[in-house]
Amino acid sequence: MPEGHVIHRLAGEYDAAFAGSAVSVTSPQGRFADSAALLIGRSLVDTDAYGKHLFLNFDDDRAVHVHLGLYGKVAFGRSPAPEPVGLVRMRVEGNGSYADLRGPTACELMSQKQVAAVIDRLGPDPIRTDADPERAWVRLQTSRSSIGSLLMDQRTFAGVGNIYRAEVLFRARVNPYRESRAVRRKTFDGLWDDLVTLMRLGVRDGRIDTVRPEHEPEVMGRAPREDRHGGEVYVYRRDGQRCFVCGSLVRLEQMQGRTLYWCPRCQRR
DNA sequence: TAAGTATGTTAAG
DNA sequence: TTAACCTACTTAC
Repeated sequence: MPEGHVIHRLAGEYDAAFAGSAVSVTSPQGRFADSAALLIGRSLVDTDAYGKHLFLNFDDDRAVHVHLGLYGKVAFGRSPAPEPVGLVRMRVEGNGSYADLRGPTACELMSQKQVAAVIDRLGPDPIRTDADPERAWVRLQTSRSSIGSLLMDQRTFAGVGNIYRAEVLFRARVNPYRESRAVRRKTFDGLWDDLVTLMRLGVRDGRIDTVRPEHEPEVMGRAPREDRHGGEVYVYRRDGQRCFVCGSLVRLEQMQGRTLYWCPRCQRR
């Protein structure tokens, strides 16, 4: 379930379990075996999360770069680690814990120089305290894309995915098809602040909740529900259902190969 | 048992 | 713009 908040959470979990410890890194599945062998005897120094990218830093100036993609997952547990279940790309063990990584798009050993190059391609990450929203603002101003498509563009906003895109636009009542250049500064500031709020909440809670107190089920007289992704939201994957705010039917459409959800009434053009 | 689906990215055309 | 890829789970037959 990987938008940026999941990656920051994972960084914290890897950190808590292994930072400062000698670890054994293996690849039961085999696809990371050659790199894992190069890490024999190394300690995991600390971790970093930038957008949807996770870095496990080792004490030899190298890092394991992990990107979960659409399906990747990590399972943590206490030692002794059981026989690997399914295809475990990378298992980290040490300090009384283990962590199994399955299904990532990327799991590769790289130098800190290569790490810097990866980070260099990313826009500001609302979860990070060192993020500079001006960089995102400049891209909005100079692009001809829609705001909906730029929110998914990792060079513009790092860590934002399909759920946060849909929800933040809904909360700001912005139509996803609006040209990014036409977005006013005040609207952008509101979107950015909301991303910061929602995504940091996501890190804290491990789920995405975006429904404001005044629209909560008990206030609106509807049954509480947990969406399939684990939280409660306004529009993401609620196509064909009634908008919590105005009662219109939530819509779905493809935007550059990804499914976009929005309320045609609350988010009028 | 097979097909479909998913919070993503990249490379090919 | 399309297809391919990584895996596990749900739904259809």
